[in-house]
Amino acid sequence: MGTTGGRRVGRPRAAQRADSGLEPRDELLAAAAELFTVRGYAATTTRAVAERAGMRQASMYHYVSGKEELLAQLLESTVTPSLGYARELLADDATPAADRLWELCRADVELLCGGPHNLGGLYLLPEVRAERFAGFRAVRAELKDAYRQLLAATEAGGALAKTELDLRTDLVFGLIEGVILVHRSDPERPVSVFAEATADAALRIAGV
Amino acid sequence: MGTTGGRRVGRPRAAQRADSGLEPRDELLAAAAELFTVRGYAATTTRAVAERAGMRQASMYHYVSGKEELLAQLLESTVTPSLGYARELLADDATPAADRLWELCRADVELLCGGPHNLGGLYLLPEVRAERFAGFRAVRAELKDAYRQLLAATEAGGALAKTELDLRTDLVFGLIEGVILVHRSDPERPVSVFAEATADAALRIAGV
DNA sequence: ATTATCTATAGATCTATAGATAATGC
DNA sequence: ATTATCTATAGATCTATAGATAATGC
Repeated sequence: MGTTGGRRVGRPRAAQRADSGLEPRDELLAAAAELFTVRGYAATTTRAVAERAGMRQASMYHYVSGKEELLAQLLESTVTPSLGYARELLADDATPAADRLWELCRADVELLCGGPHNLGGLYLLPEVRAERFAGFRAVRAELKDAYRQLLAATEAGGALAKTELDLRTDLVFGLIEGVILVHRSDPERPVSVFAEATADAALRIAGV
Repeated sequence: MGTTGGRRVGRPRAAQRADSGLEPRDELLAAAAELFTVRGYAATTTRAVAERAGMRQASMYHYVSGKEELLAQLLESTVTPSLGYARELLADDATPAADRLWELCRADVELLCGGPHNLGGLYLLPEVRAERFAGFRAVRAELKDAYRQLLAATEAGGALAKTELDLRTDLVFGLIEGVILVHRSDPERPVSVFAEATADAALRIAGV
């Protein structure tokens, strides 16, 4: 028997809706993703999240400790796939570094622009500086370091002094982040085209 | 007699502090700039803003209608100087377009990274989508259009089809915005160096 | 018996207004 | 008299807990 269809234990929900097929916790995450990106994190109430997920405000606490936990989870879920891919690319020493850097840029843009919400915008929340989100910040710093390493491994990058390398890394990383944020201004454009154009631009900045 | 020094009309403030030399409204704006960027807009209370400006919560309403007005003012003050400069550059047809584009990029980064707070981060607030901030959004769209026009006026840009031009504009504009946001990661680096490096990178993206 | 949900609510805010007060100006 | 501020507070939230309830499972 699958998770869907079978009668569920526990008191039925007050507002019956079509089964989303998601686990309650994932319904909450999906609701939070939409509301946090559209209305803003601080402006979104626990009631709004719970109700959009189809349950009453108090029921949310059965699954999560509060809004912060939802944010932490969403943040990590946006950066973890890119980091995993970055590690693969770092290990692949058969391919030229410039090609690997291009591919990381392309994949990163595609992942963040391809999703239904602008989760990249959450990176900039002031709340993210709190101790609570140190885990996310660490993962993100690792991703940035992967960019730096790939950049350093290119022909042009190998010749750079440390300050120069840091500067180029910031420029490339800044381009990726910025481009993800302005992307919503023209959501008609196919993401794949945009991602490739961004990767091309990143290599030009890198000086490759 | 100047504004400073002379005895001031009205009931004295409860919490006496050294005279900042600013008008009360500007004290509120300065307080809001710091708190909005550090703690976040929605997370900042009217009490926090007023108290940091040296007055009680209710007194703030003597000068502004609420938080929204402070945000609107701060947003416009960050983009207006760049737009003014962009217009000058657009009119200056004695200088090659590529040089003018470079200069706009440099000045834009310098303005937003040079200030004491990361006001550029406020652009991305979901609240900014509200009707209340249509004025700011219009000014910002005008600035982006100035980038597009300068890009189109370069030798490389003149040959581009409209979709290509839009794409390059997004890449350049995205770089500027993104770079402003990641800048805080290395605040030790001199802003002028960073601004010039970013302008160089922008021209490389533009294909000039 | 176990579970997922509900209803109800205490306690902690936060905003915006009403009305009082303590200065200077004339 | 005018002004800038203050104190006090009503009304509107919002969060997180306590305890009840309506399902399934055995």
